[in-house]
Amino acid sequence: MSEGATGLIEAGAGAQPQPGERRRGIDRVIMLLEALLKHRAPMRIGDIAKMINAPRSTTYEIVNSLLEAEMLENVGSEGYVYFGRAMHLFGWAYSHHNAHYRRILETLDRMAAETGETVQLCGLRGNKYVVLDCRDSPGPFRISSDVGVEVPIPWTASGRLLVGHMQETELKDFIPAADYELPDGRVIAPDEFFADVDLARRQGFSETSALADRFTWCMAAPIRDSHGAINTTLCFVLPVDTPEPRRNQLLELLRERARALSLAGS
Amino acid sequence: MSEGATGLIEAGAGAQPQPGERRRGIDRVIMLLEALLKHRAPMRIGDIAKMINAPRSTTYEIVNSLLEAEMLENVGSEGYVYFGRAMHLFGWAYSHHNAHYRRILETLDRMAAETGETVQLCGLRGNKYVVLDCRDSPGPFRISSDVGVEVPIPWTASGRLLVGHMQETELKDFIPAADYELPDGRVIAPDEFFADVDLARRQGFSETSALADRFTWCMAAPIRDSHGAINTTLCFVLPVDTPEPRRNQLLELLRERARALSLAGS
DNA sequence: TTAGTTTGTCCGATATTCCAGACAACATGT
DNA sequence: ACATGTTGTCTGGAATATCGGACAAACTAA
Repeated sequence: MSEGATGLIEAGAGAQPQPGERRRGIDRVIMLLEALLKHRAPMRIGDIAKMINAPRSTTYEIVNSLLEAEMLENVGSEGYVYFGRAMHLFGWAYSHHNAHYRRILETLDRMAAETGETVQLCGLRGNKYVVLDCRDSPGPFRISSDVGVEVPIPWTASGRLLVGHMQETELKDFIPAADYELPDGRVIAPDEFFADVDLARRQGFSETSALADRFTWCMAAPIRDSHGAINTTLCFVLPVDTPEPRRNQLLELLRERARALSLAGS
Repeated sequence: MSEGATGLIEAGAGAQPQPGERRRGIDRVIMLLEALLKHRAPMRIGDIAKMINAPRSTTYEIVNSLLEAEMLENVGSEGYVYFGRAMHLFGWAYSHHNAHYRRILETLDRMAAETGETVQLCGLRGNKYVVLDCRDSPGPFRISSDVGVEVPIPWTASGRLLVGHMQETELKDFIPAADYELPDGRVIAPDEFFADVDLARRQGFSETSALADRFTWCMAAPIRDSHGAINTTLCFVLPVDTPEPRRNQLLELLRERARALSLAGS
């Protein structure tokens, strides 16, 4: 049971709609919000009901409650709903309640401005990797509005750092077997991945080239919390053909900034 | 019935704890999140229970559900909880799902960088005014991490614009009588306020000096959605003693940028 | 036109959630 | 030592939230 953060929504897919099955309103709310996040666009209430496998009448009831609380809001004129203003405020409160996170965002801004490259802040969500925030390079490439999209851990440089605290046996349980298959069909050998994780832990950074996508070179460095644990990583997403001297220079900057943001020493 | 967005939480204050009173989980969740937002800091579960007037056992149950969904997370080592990573992602999704909002945030960044002043994006939440986002002036003054804090509409310049679509009689119902009293004890005459609203509507901007606080001069300009309605405003928060020529220059900039962000014409 | 689908609302029944209260374990302070 | 206050967990029972299904209205597509 890899009961991750998004465990509930899985029920949406495979669960046989057992007759008489009844769920709590709270769980429905959670499933609904995660479904919206996964879908990344306004949805019709009927479609939401199908997606989270809930009765239509219940879905209407819940959506109306959330609309009234402004956690959802109507989008467009006919029947679509998406996240609302209240969610924005809750999320803002999350990202600003501690000075640490604020410093991280400032660093993100500064690095993007100084280098002109795409910079990301990454973390785990359940047993997946997610981008928590990003500053896109101003160039024409990469729209990367992929904040919040769940990606298999083995596809990413940051992922190799974020699981650094786990034993190999733990890792085997933690990462679904399917996650070793890349989008282009190649499969990463788990042992190779474990070796990568180990290497990343020892050198204190991680790089991947043309892994999840053929055109990018990613480099990640860990941000440690006050216990020394790695909760988030800082990460550059570069064109694969970035010349090596520049890459080294950027890696140096990345590691320095990530170190400065870590709370371990202070 | 001024059933605003935050209607539910009001029950927390005045409601007599009717013996057989029982509430839905969903409503408890909404009350809980709004209580956290209002409190603006991590809280203990016991205190949350008191604040939202819920049984302790129920509160534990709900908090644990939300923790598992990462909508809340533990803060510090002993018993405090606050908003979690999922909220950040939901909020991010809200603020980036449409190009319009993204353009607004970019404008906010640009204006702050160009002028060095504090810039805010403001809107309504129920029958209160809230700051939706801000860029603080780099100067030593004003911490203004007041995003999401509810403020009476008559205290603000933006408020005068945001209610511009309402009739005077509607306004009388909409704004609680208590909201005309300023923090320093002065009371705004409702008729004077209605005249302000009217003026703001006619001139397409609004200014207040030393109103909610003695040291600031605020100016706001409306951002109109595709129906021409005013959903949000752009706003400068200046020191009261800013010289008039500079104020005029900033006002001009503000109005121009707000107009550029409005969707009415295009 | 007819036939089919979807939307939003309403209803009554029952399976279940939410509640009150008790409990142990741990902090307090005096 | 005691009295008093927490925190986190569990329980049984009763009020009720969720569900299935029905309904009219609005849209499609022939």
